[in-house]
Amino acid sequence: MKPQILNVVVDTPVSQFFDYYPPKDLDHKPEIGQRVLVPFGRREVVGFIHAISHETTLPKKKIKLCKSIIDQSPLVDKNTSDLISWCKNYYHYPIGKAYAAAIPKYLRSGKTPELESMLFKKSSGKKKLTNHQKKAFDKCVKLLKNPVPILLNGVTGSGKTELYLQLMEGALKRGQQVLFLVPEIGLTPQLSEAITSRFGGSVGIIHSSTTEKSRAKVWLAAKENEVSIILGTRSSIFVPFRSLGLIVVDEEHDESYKQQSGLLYSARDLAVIRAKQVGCGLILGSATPSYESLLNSERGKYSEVQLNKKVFSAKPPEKKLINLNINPSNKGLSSPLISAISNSLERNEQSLLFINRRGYSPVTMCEVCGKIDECPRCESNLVSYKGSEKLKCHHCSYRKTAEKNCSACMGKKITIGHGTEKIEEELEQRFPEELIIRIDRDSTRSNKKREEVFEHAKSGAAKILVGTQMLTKGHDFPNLSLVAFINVDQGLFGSGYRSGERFAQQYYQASGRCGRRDKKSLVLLQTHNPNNEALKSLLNKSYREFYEENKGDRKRLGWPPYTYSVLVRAESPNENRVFDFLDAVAAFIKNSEGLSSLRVLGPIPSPIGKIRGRKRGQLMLTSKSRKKLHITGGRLLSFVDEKKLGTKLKWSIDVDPTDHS
DNA sequence: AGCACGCCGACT
DNA sequence: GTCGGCGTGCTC
Repeated sequence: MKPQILNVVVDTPVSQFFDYYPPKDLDHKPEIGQRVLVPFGRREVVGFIHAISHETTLPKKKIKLCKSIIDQSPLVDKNTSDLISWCKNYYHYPIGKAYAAAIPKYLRSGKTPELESMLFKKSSGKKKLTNHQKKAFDKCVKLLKNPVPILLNGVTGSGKTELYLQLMEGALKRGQQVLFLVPEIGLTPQLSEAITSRFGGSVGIIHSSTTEKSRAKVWLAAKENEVSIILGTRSSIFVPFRSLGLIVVDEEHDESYKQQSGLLYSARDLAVIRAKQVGCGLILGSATPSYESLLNSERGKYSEVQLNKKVFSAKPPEKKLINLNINPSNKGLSSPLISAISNSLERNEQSLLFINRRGYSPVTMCEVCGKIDECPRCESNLVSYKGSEKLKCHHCSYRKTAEKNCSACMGKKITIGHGTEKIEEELEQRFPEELIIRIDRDSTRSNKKREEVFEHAKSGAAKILVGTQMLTKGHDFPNLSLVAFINVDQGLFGSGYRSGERFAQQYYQASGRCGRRDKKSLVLLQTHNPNNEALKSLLNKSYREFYEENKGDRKRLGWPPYTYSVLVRAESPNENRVFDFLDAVAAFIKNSEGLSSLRVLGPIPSPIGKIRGRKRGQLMLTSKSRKKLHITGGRLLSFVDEKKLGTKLKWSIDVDPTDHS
C-alpha cells in the first residue's frame, strides 16, 4: 500500500495545495478539515487538510513530514470545505487564500477558544400576523418544503421582519439552526434587537467589529450546535453549522453582500449554493429586489412570495417633480422644496432630504483661472468639508487645509456642487430655530455619535434630516411626512448600467419610510429632466413596474442580468505595465478558440484612473453563457500564471462584479 | 504572503 | 571594506 499523502492548504497566493506525509506518531487520525502544523519553507505554518490521497506527482524526497495534527476532529466540515472549493473554482481564487477569507483568523492561527455553553431562552413577544402576512407566511412554509430559494418581495412596512421571525421559529422547533444575513449590522440595530429579544441567548452575532476571538467562538458554537441562530454579515455564510435549517438574506439587493477585496464573493449568491448543498430553506427578502433576483424569479429559479400591503394601512404619498429649470435651486434647495419643508414644520412633522454625496462640496475651483483642487496621489477632485475649510480625498487618506485664494493666480476659490454638509448649512440658515441632523458616514463614524444622531432622528426632536443612502437603510422614522431627493439627475443618470436600478432602489426605500397611519405625506424629486420617461415611471409606478420597463434596456444592451460578466482589474505605479498586461490578456482571450460569443470591452482606464499613486485599468468580459465565461476565466488565470505576467503588478479577476471602479 | 538570496550604493 | 536597498523566486 502506498503511503498516505495529506493535501494541505496554507495561506499563500499559490493556487495549489502542498503534499505532506502524516506525522510519525499519530496524535489523531488524519481527517479532511483538520488543522495541521507543517514545515513550510523556512518556517512553520498552520494549514488545513483539504484532501487525503495516496498519489503525488512530486519526487518522494521533496515531501516533508507534517509536524502535528492540531484538531481531534475536523474544524471545517465537509460542506464548508466544499463551499470554499466552490469559491476557488467559481471566483478563480487561490485555494489557500480562499480558506483564509472563509475562516476566522483566530482559528487559522492554530488557537482554539474555550466555549461557554449558551443557554436557550424561551422565545417571547410573538406578534399576531395580519391576514396578508399570514397568507404569505403559509405560502413560505409550503414553499420551504421544496429545494428552491424564495424571493420574499415585500414593500417597506409590510412586516417582513415578523415573518422572518416566525419562519425562524419553525426551523428552531424542528431542532434546526438558522443563519440570518444582514448587509451591515450597525445600520439595522432594531432588527438585531428584534432577533435577540425574541430568541435570547441562543443568538450568536458576527459583524465587522466583532473581536477575532469571539468570532471564533461563535463559529465553533454553531459547529457544536451550542448556538441556534447566527445573525451576521457576509462572512457568516462560511460558518460550519451542525444542522442548518434555514437561511434568511435580508435586503438581498444590498451591494454590501459583495466582498470588494480579496476573495470577491457575493454572500447572497453563496447563500443559494449553501442552501442547495445542505438542502435547507432560503429566503431572500427585499422591498426592492436586485434585477438578478427578479429575473431568477421570472425564469422559475426562485419562487416568489409577495407582500404588498403595509401592516398599518397608509395613504400612499403624493409624488411630485420639481423642475429645476424653472425653479432654480439655491445651494441645492429650490423654493417649492423650502415651502414643503416649512409646511411639514408647521404640522410638527419630519422631513428627510436625500443626497448621495457626503462632504460640503465635491469640487473646489478658482473663480479666475479655473484651477480645480485635486488629490496629488489620485485622479480625483478633493471634497471640501465644513464650510470648505478642509479638503479631503475620498479615495486615499490625503487631506489639507483649504486656502481662500488660488496658489497660481491669487483668484478667489469657489465651491461647485453640494454635499450633505452644504445642504445642512443652507437649512440651518433657512430654519435657524430647528434642530437639523445630518446622517452620513462622516457624522456616524463612532458608535457614540451614531447612537446620538439616530436618537435625535427617531425621537422626532430633529425635524429635518439630511443624509446619504445610510438614511434609507432599515430605519423607521415615525413622524416623517416629507421625503425629498435633492439631486435626482446625479443618481438616475449616473455612469454605469446599474445606476437606474440603484437609484430606483434608493428612491423606493427612502420614500417607503414616509406615510405612517393616515397622515398625508409627500415625496419630492428635484430634477433638470422633468420629461424623462424613466423618471415619470418612477413617479407613477411600483418598483416592480419600473423594473419591467427598465429591464428591456439592459437586455438590449447586453448587460447583466441578461449576460454574465467578469472584470479583470490591474494596477501599478507604472501605467505601461497596467496596459501591457491588460493588452496581453485581451489578446489571449480574443485568440482563444470557441469563444466567439464573448464580448471583450477594453482595456480601458478604470473610472478612477489613479489611486494612491497607482494607475488602474480594467478589461470587461461579458457573455450570455456563464459556462464559457467561466472557462475563459480559468484559461486566463493559467495563462497569466504560466507566462508569469502578474508578478510585476497587482491584478484581480472579479466574477459578477457590482462595482466597476 | 513571508522569507530567503543576490547584486549595487553610502557609511562606521 | 560591509550594511542594507528591494528585485526575483520558491515554498510540498
